Amino acid sequence: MSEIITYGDYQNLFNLFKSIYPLSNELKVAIVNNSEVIEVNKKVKLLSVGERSHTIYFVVKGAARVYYLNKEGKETNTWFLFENELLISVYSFYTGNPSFEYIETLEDCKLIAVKREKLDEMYLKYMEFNFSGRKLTEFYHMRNEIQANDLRMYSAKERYEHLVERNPALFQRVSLGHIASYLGISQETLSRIRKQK
Amino acid sequence: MSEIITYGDYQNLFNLFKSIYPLSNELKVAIVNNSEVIEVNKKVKLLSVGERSHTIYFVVKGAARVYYLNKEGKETNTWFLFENELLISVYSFYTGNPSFEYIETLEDCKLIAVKREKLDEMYLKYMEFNFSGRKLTEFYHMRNEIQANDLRMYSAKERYEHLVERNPALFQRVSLGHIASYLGISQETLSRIRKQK
DNA sequence: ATAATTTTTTGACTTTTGTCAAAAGTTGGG
DNA sequence: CCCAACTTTTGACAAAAGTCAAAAAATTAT
Repeated sequence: MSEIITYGDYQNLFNLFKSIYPLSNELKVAIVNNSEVIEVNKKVKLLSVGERSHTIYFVVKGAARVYYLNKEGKETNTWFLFENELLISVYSFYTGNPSFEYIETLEDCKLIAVKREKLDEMYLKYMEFNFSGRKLTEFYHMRNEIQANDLRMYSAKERYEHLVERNPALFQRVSLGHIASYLGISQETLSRIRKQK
Repeated sequence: MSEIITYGDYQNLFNLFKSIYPLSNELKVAIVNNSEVIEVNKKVKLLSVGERSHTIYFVVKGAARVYYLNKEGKETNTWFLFENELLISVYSFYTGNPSFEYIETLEDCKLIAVKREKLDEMYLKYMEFNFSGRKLTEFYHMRNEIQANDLRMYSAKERYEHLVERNPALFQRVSLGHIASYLGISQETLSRIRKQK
């Protein structure tokens, strides 16, 4: 019988994988050996515009955002990520092209960092790892689809109300200025919407 | 040496997979045995609101759209799919929950249809199939992300201009009424934007 | 605690986009 | 070739959301 291995910071990541497909001890060891646990202060950029993204992060503790600058130089947040979520610049990480967006921590973070090179090695060596990778990608894809639909289908006010309903905790951890651009509206409009209710 | 198998309608689908990961003859045969080539007239619904999506389609020939009805009962198109693209209702197919959107053909279509049950069997039996599935999901995920960013970041006019630039062919095959809701604007606004230029 | 910084709100005004109704243009069968 | 159905455009007006500037409130550092 194989020993039960618990790697502290990796426990939640392993649980996530295990909930999708059985995780062998060999693959667990590979994941640990091919990754790094890092601590990053808040307001630190993990990726800047023009850089190529080589790393995917799993958030053990903390929060981060993905954003870019529009033509007028204003920040537009596209994603907020918290504990037990995967943090990447989708476009740059998948294509290897220079990023048009930033990744920045919102709070002090503990992250598990995996280089794309190592990840690709694991995907080739442990074919069943692609099963989990596929399922996780499907899940994030779905979240994206819902996000795009909301932007098309609903007014500023409705989008705000849905967000409050679906993710009230977000408002505890992220400033309204950040949330406004995520909702695709100006900060002033968000402030007025909140007053109305 | 193994025979070269060419299955007519499957050729482009196989080429797509082959461009991602080597495709064994065994898997080719499984794909053919677990799918169906169907012909569907235009304006036919492949999925309706409330139904659970059990099928993923590969478009051999023709065009289709994914859309839903907003509160006022107006159609909002979220996606147009053409030759060599995969056609699904992301939410319903991935979760198995009832769909909130419709899939409808825009032209007479030839499609390769795969039931989720069969697809899942293949994902379990041929682990390397998950490699291709993962890569394809990553690609569609990326397209989605770009779409959501465009909706947040750009004005109606800019979104129109980007679409003309990136996908001029779309305007040859899809009516402006359909394209308007895809861009998240009213048909009248689209008409006025086009006149300006 | 206080000053400095950052975030949020408010007011006045402008711009963008939507709505409704009708006209014009286009397309496809019979 | 012509009618019916559908698509696109136009006009007048309304509603939604943005902008700029400043005030108020909250947070952080000293």
